[in-house]
Amino acid sequence: MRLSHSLIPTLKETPAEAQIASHRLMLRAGLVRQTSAGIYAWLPIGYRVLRNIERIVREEQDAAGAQECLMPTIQPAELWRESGRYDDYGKEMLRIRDRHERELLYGPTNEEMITDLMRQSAKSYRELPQILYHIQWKFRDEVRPRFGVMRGREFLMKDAYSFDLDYAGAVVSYRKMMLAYMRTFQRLGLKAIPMAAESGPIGGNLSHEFIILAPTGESQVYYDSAFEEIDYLARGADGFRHDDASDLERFFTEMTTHYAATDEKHDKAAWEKVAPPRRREGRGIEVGHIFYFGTKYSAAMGFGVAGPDGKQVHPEMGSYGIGVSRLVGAVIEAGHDEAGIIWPDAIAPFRAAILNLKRGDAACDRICEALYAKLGAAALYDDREERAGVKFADADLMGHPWQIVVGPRGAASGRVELKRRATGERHEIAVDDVPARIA
RNA sequence: CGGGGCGUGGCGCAGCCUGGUUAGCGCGCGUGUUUUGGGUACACGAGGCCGCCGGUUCGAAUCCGGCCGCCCCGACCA
Repeated sequence: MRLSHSLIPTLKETPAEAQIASHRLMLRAGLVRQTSAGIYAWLPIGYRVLRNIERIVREEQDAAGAQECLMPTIQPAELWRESGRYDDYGKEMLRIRDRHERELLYGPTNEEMITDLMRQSAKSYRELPQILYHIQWKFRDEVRPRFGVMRGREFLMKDAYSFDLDYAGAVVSYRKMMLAYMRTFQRLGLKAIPMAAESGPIGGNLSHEFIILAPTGESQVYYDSAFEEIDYLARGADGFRHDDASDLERFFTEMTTHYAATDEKHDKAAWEKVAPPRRREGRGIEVGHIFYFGTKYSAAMGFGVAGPDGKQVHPEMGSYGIGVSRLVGAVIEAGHDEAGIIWPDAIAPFRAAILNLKRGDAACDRICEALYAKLGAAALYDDREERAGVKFADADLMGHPWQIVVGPRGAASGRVELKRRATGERHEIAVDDVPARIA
């Protein structure tokens, strides 16, 4: 994209309503704009980040064997009456009526709907297990939305639902999702820790929250430093496979033997048993939550399949959520400095910004255009008629992993400066070497 | 849902208490000159239903009432 003709409204000053770093930076870098309390429009570069996160989430769900589908945002009230949640859910559920006075709602989650869809077609245990997911907008009418997209009313969520014949199967599905989640967060450059959690309004008795560490997190967390060393992606033959029950068990054990808890589940006695040098305390942001809840919905909604003995069984279910839009804020909370955002390479809106320090200078223009043609969609070309300082400041603010600085000083001899945003390191290199260096 | 606060050009704010000229400042925006590797300087200029409705008054951004919107603290959530 050419910055001169893009809707990337960067701000020099911070809007008054933004209190925490991610919210301030998302507004200042032109990622989002608020349209109502807790509801945001995603502007071009913000939407690129959102899609990049979505892509990684999708890849890991697919790798775990989950099937992507897409359910509607608007749901009929009847389904929720079947589970009993239409009345239980309270004011957080946005209820609407259509022209025929039919009661509808904007879905805050999809257990009822997916159960309905499964019961319409799955009739035999032979069709299980299955995991389905979608990535879709949700609405929860929070009493007090805040912190920008971290706690919005409308938010993008990946929600998955598992169906198994029995408890043992459900546990395997649960572990699969836990593995997929840890891999997902690691790819996003986040250190996430699974912590035992209350199962909340969805019900059930096996539940973990995934917390990432950030000083501005909403809850106090306690954990064993062992979590700082675990690497789920790069461990070669010792790695975990989604389709191997013993791998999953080994993984689950590794995840759950070390101490980790949010303040509401904090167990002082267990904490005292952790060796003092290994104790870590901090603030955390919840970016995912997984639940096993057994037959709560399958029983309430009359979903049965024929078991091996021909008798009807209610499938054992679980649900698994990742706050995709919240992750944008969470990633910024975890990666920024005084000057702005520092995107992990995997989700940056652009791999590099090309800064033309002197538009109109023949050598600068020529080099920039050539680089832009070569890098294409990976690059944001700052072709504005602005002072160098403005371009440096905006590039730092937007947080592109690389900045390709093209100024008259080096351009004459075919050299540009390459700056790495995360470290601040700069090197002068030949123009031709740029694509390889930032690849 | 309890408590607190704020709505004045795109952004950040002053003015309001003590009603009275063309509603002001910084940034941003446009034009020109200048500067040219970290948010340059100067000049000129554009841009405002002072959140909305009603009331008081000769006169309301300012006082009163109602409504709407937004933010913060707490209780709750991906």
